[in-house]
Amino acid sequence: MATSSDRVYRQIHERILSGEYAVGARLREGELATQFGVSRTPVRIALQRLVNDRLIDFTAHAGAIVRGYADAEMVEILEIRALLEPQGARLAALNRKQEHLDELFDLCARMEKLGDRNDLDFSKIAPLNNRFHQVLLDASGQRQLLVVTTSLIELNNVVQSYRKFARADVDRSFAEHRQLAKAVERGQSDLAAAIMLAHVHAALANFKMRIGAP
Amino acid sequence: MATSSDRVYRQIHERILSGEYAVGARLREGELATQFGVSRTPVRIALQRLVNDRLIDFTAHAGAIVRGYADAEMVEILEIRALLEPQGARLAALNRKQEHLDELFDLCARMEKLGDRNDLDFSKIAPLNNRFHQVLLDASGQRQLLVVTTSLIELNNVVQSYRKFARADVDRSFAEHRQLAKAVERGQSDLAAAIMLAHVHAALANFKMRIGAP
DNA sequence: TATGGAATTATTGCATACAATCTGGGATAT
DNA sequence: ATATCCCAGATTGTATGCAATAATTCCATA
Repeated sequence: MATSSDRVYRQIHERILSGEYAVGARLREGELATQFGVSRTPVRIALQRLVNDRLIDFTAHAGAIVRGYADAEMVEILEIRALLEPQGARLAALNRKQEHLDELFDLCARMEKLGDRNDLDFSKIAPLNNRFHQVLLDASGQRQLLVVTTSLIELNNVVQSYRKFARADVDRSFAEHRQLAKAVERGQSDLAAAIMLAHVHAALANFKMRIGAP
Repeated sequence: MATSSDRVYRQIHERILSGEYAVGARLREGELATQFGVSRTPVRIALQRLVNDRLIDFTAHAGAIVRGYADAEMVEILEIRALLEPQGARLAALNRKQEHLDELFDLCARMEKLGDRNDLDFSKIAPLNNRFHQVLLDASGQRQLLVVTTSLIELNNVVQSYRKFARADVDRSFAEHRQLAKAVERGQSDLAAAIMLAHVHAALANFKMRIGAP
């Protein structure tokens, strides 16, 4: 699609994920329309789509604001991922094609390269991490699983604090990614599922520790 | 909200779930606008929301058609429910409030009453069944789990054939509902999770048998 | 000074008009 | 006869104007 509303949607979407539009920020139709050089009509369509991505809150006559997620909600989302993604990894090991493996290993290499730097740039790492998980779900051949889980993965990007990991955690996470890719390559479905479960639970434990949860 | 787009959305939504707008049916903005006595503008907003419910397919310049789900996709959806709903039942047993119990038992009674008739009216049973599962998820206190899973439950209603069960299956299903409600009432979280797992897997096996899957 | 309310302003909701695009049929050339 | 191109109708995409609603400010009053 090359429609205006689609361009506007993607732009706003990206700006929310990048943090340019911060949580709580008001998104006025008129402002956005002027900014993107279109009328309010395509902006309205774009905003409606963002509601369904659960990236903005929209109430009639009151407008749209960038939606935030409380720590507890982020925990819930990670717990759901802990239920879904191991199954995705298991099926990926059984159904993956060569193109999936190529992209998975490529993503591993790129993330590791970014991880070698002294200052970790999470704004660059996060999209690669997301993509890794999405490719794995795509490789599972389960389209519904891909759709449902992808939206959850994106939401984890909204909370900026989630991106901040200690060096050791990043190294461990990248190592798990590579183990996952290898298990999937070799068709070791149980192993892949187990690694993914540990991987998500590690992120969960990490997040809980950061927010000082019980 | 009392906006026109909201009314239109709910009406179309209901008509799709009820089967009045069949799978594959083209939804023209102009037709709908005339039919509901509004302009195309609120209709477009409503259609956009239905896209995000994954109830219609929408491609630019080509319009909207009621989306169908292939048997394999429906299996995928049930498999996802088999991952999520047991966890919902487990937490419901721990977090449920009295109002949840009241509604669960009420729904059981109403379903059983409908089940006593000689001719099973699935158009009446299905909404109660859906509601039962939703209340259980609501009782879990996990808002994200509720949102994610509810959309999946609704999709199972799109396929009409899914509604057709044999008498024995209906009786078994209702019995499981009541066992679930009791387990939740007593706070037996493991039991509730186990019953739910069996419940969804029974629906899954049933569906696979109907479509003649391996 | 604090408070309540009314008017004003800003913003969203809807309708209409027009532009862009797709679809289908028929004419024409091979 | 068949394939291709083009045009007309239909449908969606966008812009704009106006109505409806919510937020804000300012003034009157306690």
